[in-house]
Amino acid sequence: MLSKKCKYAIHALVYLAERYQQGPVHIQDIAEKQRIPKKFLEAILLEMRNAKILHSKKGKGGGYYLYKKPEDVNMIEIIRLMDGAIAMLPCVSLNYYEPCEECRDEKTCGIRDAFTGVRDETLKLLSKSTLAHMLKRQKELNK
Amino acid sequence: MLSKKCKYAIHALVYLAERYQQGPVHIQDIAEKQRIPKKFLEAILLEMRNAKILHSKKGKGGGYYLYKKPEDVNMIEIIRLMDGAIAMLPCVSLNYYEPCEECRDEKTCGIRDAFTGVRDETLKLLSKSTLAHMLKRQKELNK
DNA sequence: TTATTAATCTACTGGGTTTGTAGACTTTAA
DNA sequence: TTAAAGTCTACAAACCCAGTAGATTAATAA
Repeated sequence: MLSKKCKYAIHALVYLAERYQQGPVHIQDIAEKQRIPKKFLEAILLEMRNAKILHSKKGKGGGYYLYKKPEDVNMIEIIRLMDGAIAMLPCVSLNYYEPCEECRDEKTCGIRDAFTGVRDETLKLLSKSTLAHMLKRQKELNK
Repeated sequence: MLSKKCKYAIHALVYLAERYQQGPVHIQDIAEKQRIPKKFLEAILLEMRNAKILHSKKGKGGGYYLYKKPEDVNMIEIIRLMDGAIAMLPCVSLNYYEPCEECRDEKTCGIRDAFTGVRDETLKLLSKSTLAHMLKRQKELNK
């Protein structure tokens, strides 16, 4: 399951994607419209800013806005940033690999294969899921 | 990520699958060989017994053994039992559905689709992953 | 019948993570 | 120069995971 933090991040991003190239959006605005606790959202946006997904502008008339294009932001990078590994087992993770404590010997472990397959499929599907796709889908459903 | 509980469960099951139809196996034996805290393992095995995956025999010469055939126990049922939902979002879960707090309106949410796809693929792959497969794979790797 | 073995059950606990809050500080535009 | 808005550090409540303790029940062997 994705954490609340990650879900908040996705909702905030879709909201910002809707307003792409329309200038900075206040944290307060995002927080109210998406019903996210403002202070918590601050930390989330800051993290995405540090990851160069968002930019911010300080002072009056400031706020956050998408740095990358909506078609260049996919779910994989958001999930990795917010929650960490995509894989269901650490010993099968590409970006957050750790040897399995439980396994006596990774090389002869019969369990890993299945989860490698799941990881690959998830990676394939979610790296194709961009903010642009989600926005498009949202508009379709609102017709 | 799967919980330790779930990983322990899978390892214990593979261990029991190796000893299928060879009589009851002591908790103590499983705990030592798979390096799982005994008391914790007790709770795990009990849960799987209640779910009719295992049977147990009390008293001297007792222990746990597979009730289902190794080819009839797949990863999906184990994960659901130990960790709950397979899906990454509650609003997309088949067995543990809950409406998304974050979403204003589920019907017009552009986010869900992507995660429905991931859920379906995961379900497809992991319901084909049985203890029998894992055991076979383990034997291959040990050659 | 009794002793022993091993599973069953209830309750509890420590620690870490997640979620969220408070408040001082900095930057910018008008 | 003042008000608006992001930045940063610190803290705290709530929850859950992982693991422990100990009494109880059931089965077997002697």
